[in-house]
Order: sequence, then structure tokens, then C-alpha cells
Amino acid sequence: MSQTNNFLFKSLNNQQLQAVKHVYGPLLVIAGAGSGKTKALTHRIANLIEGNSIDPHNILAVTFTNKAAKEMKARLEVLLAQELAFNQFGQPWTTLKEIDQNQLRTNVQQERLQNLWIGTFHSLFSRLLRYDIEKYTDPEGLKWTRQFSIYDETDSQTLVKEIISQDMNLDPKRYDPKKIKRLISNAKNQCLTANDLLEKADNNFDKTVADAYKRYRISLSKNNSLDFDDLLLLPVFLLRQNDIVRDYWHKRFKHILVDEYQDTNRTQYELIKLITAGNTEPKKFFNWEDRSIFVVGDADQSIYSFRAADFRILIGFQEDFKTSIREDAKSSLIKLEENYRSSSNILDAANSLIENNSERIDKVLKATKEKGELLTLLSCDDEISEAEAITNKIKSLNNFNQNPIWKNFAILYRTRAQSRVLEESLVRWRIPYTIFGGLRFYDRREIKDAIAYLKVLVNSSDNVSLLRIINVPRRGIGKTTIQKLNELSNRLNIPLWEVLNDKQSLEETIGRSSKGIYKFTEVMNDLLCYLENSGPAQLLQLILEKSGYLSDLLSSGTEESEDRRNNLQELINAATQYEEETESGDVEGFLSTAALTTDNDTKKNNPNSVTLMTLHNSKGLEFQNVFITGLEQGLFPSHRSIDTPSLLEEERRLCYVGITRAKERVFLSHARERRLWGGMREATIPSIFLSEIPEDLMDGELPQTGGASIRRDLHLDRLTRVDRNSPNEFANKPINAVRKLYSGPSKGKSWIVGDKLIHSKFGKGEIIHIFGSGEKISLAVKFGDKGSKILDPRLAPIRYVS
DNA sequence: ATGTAGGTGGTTTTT
DNA sequence: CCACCTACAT
Repeated sequence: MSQTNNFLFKSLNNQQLQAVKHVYGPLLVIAGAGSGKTKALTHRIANLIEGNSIDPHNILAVTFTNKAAKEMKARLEVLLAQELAFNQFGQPWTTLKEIDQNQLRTNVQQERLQNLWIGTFHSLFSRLLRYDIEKYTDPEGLKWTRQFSIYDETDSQTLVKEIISQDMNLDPKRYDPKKIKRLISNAKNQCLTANDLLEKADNNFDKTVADAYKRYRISLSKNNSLDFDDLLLLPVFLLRQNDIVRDYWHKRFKHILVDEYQDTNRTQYELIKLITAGNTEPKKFFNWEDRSIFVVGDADQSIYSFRAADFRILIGFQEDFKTSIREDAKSSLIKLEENYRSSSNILDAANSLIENNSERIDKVLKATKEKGELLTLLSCDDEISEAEAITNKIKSLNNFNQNPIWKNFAILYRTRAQSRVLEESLVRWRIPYTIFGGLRFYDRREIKDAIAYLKVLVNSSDNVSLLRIINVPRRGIGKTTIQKLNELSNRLNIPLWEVLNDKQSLEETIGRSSKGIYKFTEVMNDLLCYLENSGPAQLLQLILEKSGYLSDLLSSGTEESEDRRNNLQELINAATQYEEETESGDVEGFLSTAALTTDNDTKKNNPNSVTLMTLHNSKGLEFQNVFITGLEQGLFPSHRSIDTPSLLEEERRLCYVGITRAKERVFLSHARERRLWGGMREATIPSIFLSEIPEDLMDGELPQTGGASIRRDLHLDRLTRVDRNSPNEFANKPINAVRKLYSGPSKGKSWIVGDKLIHSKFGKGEIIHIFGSGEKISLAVKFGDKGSKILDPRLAPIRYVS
């Protein structure tokens, strides 16, 4: 044990040591840029487990990005493996063979980390929801099941748009769906319900937004879907409402760690508070005897307020989570101010800049490195010469090296639109570059299509996904057909999927155009037979083959279709990997991962290249040389923040983040003239931030401009539900074989609208519509709270009631 | 049912 | 300047 401690503690400074040794009670760690906060976090977790015998099952570590979660896991794995190296082999980690190292890491992963929850807010709480969502009782009577779909920004946007234009009949120009979605999202992030919003509304527009919010929620529930915000908001409501559920998670997670606490929003804060405090109020006489809350953050790096992040939550931490009677408040704060990344000139510049902000926690980064070079100001004529000046600088700095090291350079910008000119210049000079945060893997059309198939198989209520793939590949199902079926579904309040599976209602509603729908439901019903016994990888393979998606791509034979096929193969690989990494390898879990993973590791294509990205994307990274571009009033700071002090302060923090990414050199550039989207050239004013950096830290330089430049039937639906919840003998039998089992006693009865009946499973119902006539009829029946269904009277277990 | 011509609007975005 | 959406033509 003492060996453990030695080894965990030895490379830490005083403040880090205090943070790592902290075990019980609340602790706020203010961690400046480059001050080793990930080290503090991982070493503390290791110390909890190894030094204090805390069961990893009781630890919850939350991050904001997958990347941060992944890094934390990896580093923790190594730390614990190093520990094991001593115990098992009696020698330090470094002297072990690689094969033994890997063996140890695998052991650690399987024995120690299996039950430790590390992940993003969204992934962890979607996991919680997969356990407990069916225990939630909504005040509006809405329901979700554990097969819920997760809608990404595009899917939810689609839904909102539909609600605005069709459900509410509003003009999308006056009521911009994008804006409405943003306002709803904002409300959700502030833990506000539609009713809360309605109470606050003092004008018609706000009332409309509240109404849209309410309808949007109903719509999500009908689709058995949740958007990103719901993954956090729903757990809050569930935990507030259900004492047993709350107590369970509270007792389970005795040690909670939150990274980037300044980026938490109201909803995330509520979540943390609920789990930490359980059924008690945290402020008064809270018993911290066997638990802790440990948060790490830096108010100066809060740059996501537009996503409802609120750094005042960080500032309020000590007040929110007061230490117990035996400790005083002072012991609940540790500042990590020693910077191990940047030269002192760079730190001085960053410190001077950020001092211009009024809302801060007092903190000064202290250098551990030499003065280094001065920062360089690049004053350029226009955006093209700015780009040229940057490429020139990169080239000349590389001339001092035999082999160009491009990966040491990052070019940062405020808006994505700025990247084009920069790219053109890099291409011209044949400098390899990687542009960060472009099209995400799971956003690609073919990937979204394949995933949509999987979503519909798991969750037949998911209409957004269903409508996405109903005519992909082409089955001759057009807009009007879909519109008619949707209308019917809405009018009778019967899920679209059930409508699609009823031959009579199709004949009556769309007649000849039913052919394509038959094709579609046949494929889907076939695929459903495999759902019970196949993993996501095999299912995807089957989807692509049986739907005709793959053969469609093959027949087109273009280069683009080949790319798409490769991407789909990669998706199957990702599914296989998921199956290997998880115990259950369940489809629902895979779908969550797919929805919440934004694979930004695009750098693997060319590891040695210049990085281009937005300042927002640069947070948490570091580079030898950093270029911050477009330092002009209206661009950076952006024109939308320029006259609002709090927004301007956020822009300043963004600039601070940019500067503190650099280890050795910082270049700040501005153009005297710039044209945004091809319009007029406009004279610019240099950014206020430039004037906030002491002159003696900056080296003005005239830029060298380079030469170039010119510049579903119902039976199946029921069946699959039975199948999924309890294993039974029908699981893989064809549908027709099962159908007979349902043959009811009502054969030969002639039905009329308004007839009452009793169904063996759904109970009492009333016929609201009859499709077809004679032998070929279907009944649309409304069952109290079970919703409405379409039944075949010859097969359904129903009995007429007079 | 599907292709293309015009019109519009355009910070940032961990999930 | 360019990506996206709507409207109209085929």
C-alpha cells in the first residue's frame, strides 16, 4: 500500500497532491489551462480505488466529450496496471514486456474498471434511462420504453419543423423552426418544462414557443424517442419523482467526479445534486461520511454559454455543497495554477487579456517554463494575404528542420467560413492539413440510413427514422402516398407502422401505390425475425443485403458509391467492436453509442499535418505553434457579442483558450480588409483583444505575401413485442405460422363502426373505422389508454359486446 | 415520383 | 460564395 501511494503521488505538485489525496466531502478544483487536471482526476480515482479500497462500482466520473472520457479511461487503465505490475510481477511497469503490459491492462479493464462508470453526461444518463425509463410517470401521461430512439439535432429539427408547419399551421418564416428548436433546447437545458415556459411568457411569440415545446414533447413520446436534451432532463424528473430510483443511484454513486464543471448547465447541475444528495438537502448538515463530490473546472475557459452552460454554477459550488460541521469552507477549494505547457511570455499575454473580464474566480497562471519568444502580430492587407502570411510562417519555421513537422501547427478561427481561404493557401503551397470537425461519421447519409433501419426494427414507433428509409432504396413511394398514410395515422391515432402493415387500409387509402409499401414491410418483417438472436453487426449486414441498399450502391458503380460502401463496412466494424467490448452487445446499446459518438479522430489519415479548426474545437488541446486568425472587431469578437458585456467576456475567454493552447509560439493575425461571403471588401478594425495584450510581449511583423494568389401487419408488431420481453418458442418462426394461434372466435361476424368489443390483451374497445369490405376487412379499434390498433377480425382474439 | 432551377440566409456547437 | 430548401416542371 505504501508503494502504491508513493507511486501515485510522486510526480505531483503540492496542489495536485492535495486534490489527489482528497477522499470524502466536496471539493472544487480550479484548474487553469495546462495545469495537469486530467492527471489530478485520474490519480485521484486510482487513489480512491487502490489507496482507500473504494469499490469502483461506487464511482461515477462524468465528462463532456467522448474524447475526454476515453482519455481518462486509458490513463486510469495504465495507472492501475502499473500498480498491478508491482503486485503480480514485483517489478515496475516499464521493465515489463509489451505483451505483459497489455495483459495487465486487459486484467485491469475486466476486473477493476468494468463497474466504474466513466463517460459523458449523455452516455451515462442514457444508460440510466435504459434501466429505469419505464418507471417514470409523466404528468402529461406521456410514455417511453427502454427501446427509445435517440434523435440527433437533425432528427429533432425535422420533428419541430413538422409541428410548426403541419400541427400548428404556422408560417415557418415568422416562426423559424430552427429558432424555436433552439429556444426549446434552451428551456430543457435550464430544467424548464413547457408549463414553466408558458408561465414566463408575456407575449404571443413566447406562448407559441411554449405550445410548440408541449407538442414537440408529445410528438417525441409518440415516436418513443428522446432528443439529446431529454437524456439529461428526463432523468432529473425521474429522480425527483421516484424515491426508490433516486435512492438506488444515490447509494450506488458515493464518489462523483465532474470534469469541466464550468460547462455544466442547470439540468446537469440538478442531476449531480440529486445523485449526490439523494433524499436529503445538501446544504444543511449533510453527511459526507462515506461520499464525495469532486469537480474540476476553470471559469476562464467557459465558452459554451450559448448552449446554456453556466459557469456561475462552478462559482456557486462551495455554497451549494457545503462541507460538514467538521470542516471549514476553505478546505473545499484547491487551485491548480502551475502551468506546464506554455512559455511565460505566452502565459503573461493570456493572463493580461483575461484580467479584462469582471466575472472571474481569481486565478493567475504561473509559468514553469522559460520566457520563450514574443508573440507575433501579423497585420495583413486582406484575408488572402493573411492566409499567405500564415503559410509562409509555417514554411519558414519548418526550413530549420530537415523533415517538415507539420503537426506542430494549428490554425484557429472564430467561424468555419474562414477556413476556405486558409485551405486554398495551404493547397497552393502543398502543405498537408487536416480540417477538424467537418462532417461527422454518424452524420453521413449512408450511415444514417443504415442506423435508421436498425432504429425502426428496435423501435417501430420511430417515424422519423421510418420515413427516412421507407423509400431508400427507391421503392416508388412518394410524398403524396406518405402524406395520405400519415394523415390516416394521425386521424385514427394509430401508429404509422401498423397502418403500413394492414393491406385493407392501404388499399382504401392509396390503392395501387401500395405496392412499394408491401415491398418495404416485407423486408422489415423479414428482418424482424432476426432481431432476437442477432447482434448489431449481423443485423446491419442483413439490413444492407435484404433491403437492396448494397446492391443499389453496387449498381451505380461511382467513386462516391464506393466510398459509401467503405463507410458502411466501417459501421459494421464499429458494431463488431461494440459487441466485443460490451457484455450484452445489445442493439439498443449500440444505437445509443452511435447516436452519442462523434468520432473526431479524423487525424488518423495524416498524422503529420497542420490542424485547422475553430477556437471552440481547440479547447483541451495543445500545439507547439498556434495561429489565431481574424482578430477583427465583428469577427472576433463576433458582431453578435460586441455590445453585450457578458457575451464579449465569453469571446475574450475564447481568445484566452486559443492563446493557452500554445507551447512555444503564438501568432495573432488580422486583415485590414476582408470580404465575407464574396461580397464587398470591407475595411476592418483590429480586435479589442489585440490592445489588451501588453505591447512589450508582442512583436509586430509585416507579413510576407507569397507570389501566387490570384486568387409493418399488426400481428407482427404485437409478436415482436412479446418476443423481445420474454423468450418464447415463436421467436424465429415465420409470421404466418404464428398468425393461426391468434385466430379468435369472431369469425363471420359483420362489424360496423361504433361496435364495442373485448380483446384478450387490450381489453374493451370501440370500432372507429372499418377498412375494406366483405372478407377483406380490417377494424380500427380504440382501446382506452392502450391507444388505437388495426385488427383483422378473423384473426384477432376479440369478442363482440352488445 | 423525381429532377433541377431559383430563392434565401449565413457564429460558435463537447452531446 | 455556397449549402439548403421550396417550387415547379417533367
